[in-house]
Parts: sequence; structure tokens; C-alpha cells
Amino acid sequence: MEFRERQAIYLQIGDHICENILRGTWKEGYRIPSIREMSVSIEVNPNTVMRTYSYLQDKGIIFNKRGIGYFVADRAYENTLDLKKKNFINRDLPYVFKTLDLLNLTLDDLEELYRKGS
Amino acid sequence: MEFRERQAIYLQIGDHICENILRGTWKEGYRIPSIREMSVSIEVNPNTVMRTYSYLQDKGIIFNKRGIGYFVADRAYENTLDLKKKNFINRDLPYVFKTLDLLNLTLDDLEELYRKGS
Amino acid sequence: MEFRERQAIYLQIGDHICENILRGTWKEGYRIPSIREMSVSIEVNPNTVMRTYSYLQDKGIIFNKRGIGYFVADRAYENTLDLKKKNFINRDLPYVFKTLDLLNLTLDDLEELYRKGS
Amino acid sequence: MEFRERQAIYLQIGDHICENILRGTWKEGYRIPSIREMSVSIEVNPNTVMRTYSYLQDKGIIFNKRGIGYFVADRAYENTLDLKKKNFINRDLPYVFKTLDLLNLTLDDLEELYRKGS
DNA sequence: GTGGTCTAGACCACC
DNA sequence: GTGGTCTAGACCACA
Repeated sequence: MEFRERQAIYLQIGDHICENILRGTWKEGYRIPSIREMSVSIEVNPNTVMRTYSYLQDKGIIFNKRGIGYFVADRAYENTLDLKKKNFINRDLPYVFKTLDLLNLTLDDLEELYRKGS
Repeated sequence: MEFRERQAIYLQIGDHICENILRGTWKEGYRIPSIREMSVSIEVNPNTVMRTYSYLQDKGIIFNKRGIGYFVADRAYENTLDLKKKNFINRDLPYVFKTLDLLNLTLDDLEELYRKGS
Repeated sequence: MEFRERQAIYLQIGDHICENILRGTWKEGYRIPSIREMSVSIEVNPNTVMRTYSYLQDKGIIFNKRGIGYFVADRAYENTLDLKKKNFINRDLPYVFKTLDLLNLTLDDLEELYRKGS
Repeated sequence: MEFRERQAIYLQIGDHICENILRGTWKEGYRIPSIREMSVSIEVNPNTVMRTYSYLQDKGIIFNKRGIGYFVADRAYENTLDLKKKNFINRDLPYVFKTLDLLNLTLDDLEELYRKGS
């Protein structure tokens, strides 16, 4: 797994898990990979994965059955959606609109730019 | 000057200077505040300002006349626009569109969300 | 480590690292000394070493794994060679040839002069 | 006049004067431009030119007639040649040969490289 | 006055 | 443990 530079690795792992939940790949009750499995598969220190799981548990997205593993929580989809949406609106959107203004771009330019860039 | 938490101060100072250039407040050849002036006016350590200026010089946005000061470079507007645009397209846009997709939102929802949030 | 006067220490440290790479002592993927180790071993402030490492990272010669350390980058040898060669050709060679001309010397005189001087 | 970055401006002005002497353009007894004339023509602070002239006077390359101007000294050609040669051999040559070694180049490669580069 | 470099020491997030 | 950032303060060469 490749990690983006600016964001903490444990949060990037978290994003990856949230994505699986939002896309419906991992449903409520799904047993997610153990810390050990995950740390091996993405080549990361187990401590880092542990941190991710604790963080997600705190947000009500996964929960732990001791000695068994971590599972997708009830209402994980809603909790994840809420969390992401709040972050997106409060943190990212203002920056996006300010940048659009500075660069003399409109919302309509966005999609075209995106397609050209990728 | 108030500083946001997530981004390094020296980069925030850089953004502030870029903004002045993009808005046309500081034209080519304009002598920007000396390191010491700037550090006093925004209450930041001179080393931090120095770091900003070095960074911007490396990007071709300002240049230095020895013993005299820093000046807005030729083609600073273009260089700044390029830099910001490149960052925005390569780094921010993919994230925005991916998030829109995950949250089941469209471009049209963006503006409305932004207005409600702010 | 002894430092020459004319060049900034952080650049001399950089030269030293480049030399290790060019001589093949440090191969791609090699973990170079941590900032703290290096600063202790050459008796220099960690900030100065940090400056060196940032500079070399920007040049694509080393890269950072977060919380782990700095490593010799892929294609570091090529990048280092390019950088040094470019500097040498564009900056040093014109000066050398101009000086030879002014001093009424030829390329053939060079080696002899060098041996006598050292 | 364009100034290279790494060398002090007053020394670059000095080099320019030495060049005129070594090329035979300015002979012994020649009255060189006054500090004021020089500072205007090359767009530099008079203090900087003053520093150059003091430096060259100290090296026995020019001398001052008070109230009249600066003149090329007796034996200026020899003094200049000595100074340049000493600097070149002791300071520049070792660096050149070390770099050649690191870059796996020979003296024979030099001229070709120089021609391609310029 | 200007920038440039370096030291010392602190604090932080992260692995 | 790792790097990253920032502050405080000093010294230097230079214009």
C-alpha cells in the first residue's frame, strides 16, 4: 500500500476501511482483518494498525470482541457518512471555494480539469 | 496573524504571499517586507519567515537582491498560478471527487452545502 | 568532521552523502544515519543535518519513511550524477576555461600544476 | 551588469577589473573609472565599489591619488597574475580534480563537455 | 540596514 | 525511537 505524504498513516488506513464500509463491501457485523493480518498485508507496524482500530472504535464504526477480532458496528454506515460529511463540509469545502476564487475558476471548470488531470 | 493548526506556519505565510500576488496586490518587482519586518508584523520567528522566503524563491515566485531584500519575481503571477493549479488538480481534486462519490453527492450539491455550512 | 570555510556546512554534509552514493558505498534503499545519529557523529546541530536531508530529498537523492528514517532513493546514483554534472558543467567549467585563458594556460598545464601544488 | 550568486559582488567587480588588466586593456598608469562613475554604470552602491577598490589597492593592483582617482599600479599585471594563479592552483584545482574523479571523467572529457554545455 | 547560517533547546505527531 | 516545526538568540558577510 502506498501512503500519501501529508496525512498520518493510521488515518489513511482508517480512510481505507471507511471506504469499504461506504461502498457496502463490508456490511454490519463483518469481521475485518485482524491487526496482525492487516499489518502484514499493508506492510505497516502493528502499532500503527492498532491505532487505526482504536480510533475507529472510538467513532462507533467498528467494535472489538476480545480474543476474537474487530467487527463492523451497527449503524457503521450512518456513523461513517456523518463523520465524513461533517469533515468535508467544515474543513474541505471552504478551502476548495477559496482556491477556486484565487485561481479564477468556477465550479463548472472543475470536472473538466479533473478529467484532464487524471 | 492567526494560524490554522493543520498546516506549517511557514507554508501559511507562503500562501498569504501567493494570495497577494494572485490578487494583483503585489506586482512584479514589488519589494516584499524584509524578513525582519515580516517577522515582527506577524509575530513569528525570523527563521520561520526565512524558510518561507527560501521556499518561494526556489519556486521562482520571489527573488533576492543581496543585502537589499526580496522582490516579486518576473512571471511570479504565472509561476504562482501554475504551482497552485498543479497542486489543486493533482492533489486536491482527486480527493474531492472521490469523496463526492463516497458520500453520494454531485457537483451540484456542492455549492448548496457550502452555503449552508458557512 | 572538519569543515571548509567557504561553503555552508549543510551543503558540505550533502556533498559527503553524495560522495558515498557516487562511490557506491551507499546503494539504493540503504538507510542513512538518522538525523540525530548523524548530528552526534559529526558534531553538528540536528537542525543543520535536517536542512541537508530536506535539500537532498528535494533533489530526489534520498527519501523519508515516516517515523523510520531516511533512505537512499531509487535512481539516487543517476540523480546525484546528473546534479553534480550539471553544476560542474554550467557553473564550474566556464570559470575554469575562462581562468585558463586569462592565465595563458592550456589544459595540458593543468595536471602538472595540480601535482606541483599538492 | 549581472552578478553571479555565490560570490560577493565587490569581488566580482574586482574580477572584472583584473580581467581588463590581464587582457592588457588597462595598462600600468591607466586611470580606472571613479567610484562614482563605476557605481552608476554597473548599478551598484558606491560603498560596494569602494570596497573593491580598497581590496585591489591592498593587493598592489591599483593605487589612489587623493582627489584625482584610482590608477593601475606598477607591476599590476604581475601582481594580478600571481594572485589569480595562486588562488586557482590552491583553491580551485583540487576541487576540479576531485570532482572529475567522482564523476568518472578525465581531463580529456573536459573540453568536449565545455563545448557541449556552452 | 539586509539576508544566511548555525546552535541550543523545546514540543509535537507519528511509527 | 523517528522526523518536523518553531523559538530564541547569536554571529557573519555583505550593500
